Amino acid sequence: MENYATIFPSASSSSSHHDEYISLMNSKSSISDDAKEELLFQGKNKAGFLGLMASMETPRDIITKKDEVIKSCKKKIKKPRYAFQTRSQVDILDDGYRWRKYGQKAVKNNKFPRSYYRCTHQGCNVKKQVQRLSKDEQVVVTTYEGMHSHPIDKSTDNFEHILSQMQIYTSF
DNA sequence: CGCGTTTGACCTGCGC
DNA sequence: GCGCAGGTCAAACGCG
Repeated sequence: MENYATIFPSASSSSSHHDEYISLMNSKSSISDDAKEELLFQGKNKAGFLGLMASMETPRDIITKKDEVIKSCKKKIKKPRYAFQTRSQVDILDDGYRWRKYGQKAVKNNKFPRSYYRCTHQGCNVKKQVQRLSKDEQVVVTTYEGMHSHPIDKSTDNFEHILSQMQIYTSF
């Protein structure tokens, strides 16, 4: 977990990955339709990253009972999600939060499995999926769902750089 | 012992 | 209704 290739040149420390980049909404990518939809939604609204964060509150945050969750799913409440692609040799982007893996599934038309993570912070329902593209195995798609309601668990000096870079990349 | 990962089973939605 | 695909659960396991 310590030696990972970061997605931002300014934050890369251990090795030289100069070809790493972040890109939002690559229309020819094979990411999930839901993720595409969210990205399209973001594109339409020309929202920056922080704007997205602010709009990420989900009714599910306050729902704890399983049957209520099921009910909410039946009502087709779409949970806000946002995804981005990174070119990296590792799957896990250490964003400063602590994640626990709770599942892994083989994805159709993709030789790489998709991993499911949940934030381990008490009361924090944020989830993320990490998936590598089979057509370009250098590309990792990370889909976040929900919004952290707590500070970052790990003190990461680089994280501020990451956030500022995200704003740069997503505000066009 | 506590925490995180692995993995097969289970559940749900959707298309036919 | 059936089968498939995606998403989640939870027991077993590994590791520090």
